[in-house]
Formats: sequence, structure tokens, C-alpha cells
Amino acid sequence: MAQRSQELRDALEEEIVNGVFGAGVRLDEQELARRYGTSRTPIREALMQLSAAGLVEIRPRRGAIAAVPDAQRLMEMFEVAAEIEAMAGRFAARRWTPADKDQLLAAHDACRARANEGDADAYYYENELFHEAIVAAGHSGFLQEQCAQLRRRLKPYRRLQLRTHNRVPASFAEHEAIVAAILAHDGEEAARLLRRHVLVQGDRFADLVASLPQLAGAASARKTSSGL
Amino acid sequence: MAQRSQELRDALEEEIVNGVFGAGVRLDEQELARRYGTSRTPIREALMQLSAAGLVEIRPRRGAIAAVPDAQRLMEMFEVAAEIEAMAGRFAARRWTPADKDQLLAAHDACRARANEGDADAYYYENELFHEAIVAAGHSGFLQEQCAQLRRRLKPYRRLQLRTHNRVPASFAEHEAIVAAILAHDGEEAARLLRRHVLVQGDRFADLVASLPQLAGAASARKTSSGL
DNA sequence: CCGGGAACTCTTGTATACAAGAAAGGCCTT
DNA sequence: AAGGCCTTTCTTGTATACAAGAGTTCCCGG
Repeated sequence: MAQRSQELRDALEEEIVNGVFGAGVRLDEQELARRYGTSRTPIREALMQLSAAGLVEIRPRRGAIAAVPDAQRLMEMFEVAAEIEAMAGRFAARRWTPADKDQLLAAHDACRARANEGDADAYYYENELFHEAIVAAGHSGFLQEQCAQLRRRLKPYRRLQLRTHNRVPASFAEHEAIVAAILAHDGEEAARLLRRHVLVQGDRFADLVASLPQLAGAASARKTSSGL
Repeated sequence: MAQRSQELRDALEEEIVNGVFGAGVRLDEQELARRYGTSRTPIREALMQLSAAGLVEIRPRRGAIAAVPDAQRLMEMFEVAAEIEAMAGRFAARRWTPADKDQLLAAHDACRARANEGDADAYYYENELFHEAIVAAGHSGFLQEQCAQLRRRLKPYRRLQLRTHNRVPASFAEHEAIVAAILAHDGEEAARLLRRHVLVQGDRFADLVASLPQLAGAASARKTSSGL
């Protein structure tokens, strides 16, 4: 059973990632403590963890602010995410086992079902499982953690992408090719396809940025100075 | 001027990364507080940050233990590090500016000088700058941070590698090819070369593991913190 | 002689008290 | 009236006090 400070960390992360706090908003410890019905101590511990994860910036003696990424940084994150997923695909192509194959195909079929229904939100969920299946087939716990962390931070922006551009049919078609490459043990091809697949969302990102005032004006979100 | 808890975070990170605490050793808050001449509060906040960074594991109500990676995980980390550096190379090949080129060549020349002197430790230092120059040329602040974080954690193992296998001449030769590929804007080639370059250290890692009893048997929690 | 359980101890988790720096606002000077 | 300095207040950072769960030990029963 997680301690209070861990629950708070998750709750705060959720709120920050979902943009409940605007870019650069000050996170007052007392206010948060009141809001969550606890003392400042667990709040501080949660903020420390989030600071290490890059979700908040802590300026000594001057409080914590939500480190909402600006457009530039978001692009960089998408770019890295694409490469990391590609890496996972390369690993998966080399190392998949029959069990991994079953998982992958099951996830792929689930995507097909949701795609045919045309439900973007449902597809998004199955899409996540599909990508997780690829990562799992890579058999690298460390890579899995890195993926999960990055994915959590990009989650709201990704979901937005799928919905606004109605990418679902194209996304599913790309999945088809990715599965084929992985099962054929063609790591390079799988990596290339995955890179493009994930990056498409970032490529069109410039359009999205223009439509999101909160992002366009996010000049105050600065690089995290956390050494971690 | 960093706060106490930030200094403590760095100090503890340093000690953990350098293996002052053996694998799985319990980090007693009171003891650490005594040792650093402070109260438990900043210690706890430092541990929280390190937990988010993956350097310690916090088990609820049961204290924190040093999360020293075992051989398997270390391999995974090397593997991911290799891919990430490769990614940086691909970016660099696409985006380098004349200033980046100067930096890269300067770092490369410094490596040459140290390699000719045959000083492995000095070479190791310049080698780090060389790789940092590549990452910088990729012009992605996010990637830069990811690299820095991973590199810090692998640092002690990497240095060990260069010294024990006398890889310096080979390493420098590989640098030569990498520089050429980047300056020729050949991202794929740069990535391929970098992946191999970094991974060599991991490939031979099995040998190293066998020679380090503290790693080979790291599954059990031992109190001998006098290691290395 | 060994296993189970209850009391005890020790550590962690949380709240509160206190110290010290930062922001804000008023007052005095020019 | 404007600008700078001082004071005041508010927030963060650290220490300590307290609560509660986990581990340990020791006794008792089988």
C-alpha cells in the first residue's frame, strides 16, 4: 500500500500532465496541503520526486512551478520518443518469443476492432497496449521503464493528435507493416517504420501548436535545472 | 546556492554511483542524518529524488536500499545508452552548424592527444567531452538531458572498461569514422558506428562481470560496503 | 526442541514548530 | 512626486515531536 506521499506524487503528476495547472504556475505548498487534506511534508516529498522526473521546477527558496513543456521542447520529446520506440522495435525483432508474438497479434487485432468501430478514444487505448507489447517483446526492463515514463508525459498530446487528425485508419495500416517487419526479424525495417509512425504525430505538431493558445504562449516554461 | 537537500542528493548520488554502498544495502535515514550532520527531513527529500531517478528503491515503511544494478540490468542500460548515443549521432549529422563542427573537431583532437600519450584516464575525460559535443550538435535539449542522466549512472563501469581492456586506440579509431560520417551528413552511418562504438563496452561486459564478484553475486543483500 | 504469537523496539511516515530568505508595501528622503 | 530603503509579512527550508507499521525477541505451548 503506497504511502501518502506516493499517492500525492501520482495525483500531482496527473494534474500537471493533464494541464490542470497552466504553464509556469506556482505550486504553493500550503495551498496544495489544504487541497489534499495533509501537511506540507508529504507535499514537499512529492514535489521533490516530480522535480527529479522533470515535471516541476524547484527554484530554491522561491517555490515550485509546473514545468509544462513549450512547443520546442514538446517537439524534442516527440522526436526522442519516436527513436526510443524504434529502438524497442529493433530489439523486439531480434528477441521475440512465441508468447510475445501472441501478445503482439492479440493487441493488433484489438486495434483493428476499434479502428473498424471508428472510436478514436478506444483505439488510442488499444494502441497503447500494442506499443507496450512491442516494448515487452524487446525484453529490456530498463527500456520498458524509459518508454513508460516518456509515454506518460506525452500522453495528453498524443491522444489529442489522434483525435484531431483522424489518424486512426493510417495508424492501423502502419501497425500492420510494423508487425510484419518484427515477425520477419527485420529490425532495421521495424525501427524505420516505428520511427515514422510515432513521429507523424510530431511532424504535424506545428499545426497543433498554432491551435493551442496555452502552448503557443508558453514562453515562461523553462528548462528544468534539476541535475537529475 | 543550492539547498541542503539538493547538496545531499548530489552527495548521495555520488556515493551510490561510485559503489560506496554495496548492492541492496539499507540506507538508514538516521544514520545518514548523523553522517551528514543534518536532520532526517533533507535526507528523506534527497532519497525521494533519487528514488524518482532510479538510484534507490523505496519500499513503503521498510526503508530505502541502494538500487545498484545487477549484471542483467547493466547490460540493458548499456544497450539503451548505445542506442541513445546513436540517436544523437543521427540528429547531429542532420543538424550540425559550423560552430558544432569546430567543437567536435576540437574534442576529437583532444582525444587524439590523450590517446597518443596513452593515458587512459585522461582519454576517458576527453572522450566524454567528445560524446557531449556530438549530443550538443543534435540540438535537442531533452536528448541532452537524457544522455547526461544515463551517462552519469554508467560512468564508473565505462571508465573501468576502457582501462581494463586498453580500448583507447580502437576507441579513437572509431571516433575518426564517426566524425567523418557526421560531417558528411550521413546520419544512418553515424548512428551505426556510434551504436557499435558504445556497445563494444557492453559486448565485452560479460568478461568483466565474471571478474567482479561483487556484481556476479549481487543478488543477495550484503553488508560489505567496503567494496571497490 | 521447534513453532507461533504477543509484547517490545526500532524505523519510517506525517504533523507541527521554528528559522531564514524573498517579495511587497509603506515611509522617508531628495 | 519619485526612488530607494526599511520593515513587515509570507513562503520555503529544516528540525523536532509524534503516530503507526514492520521487525525482533522472548516466552509459552505443542
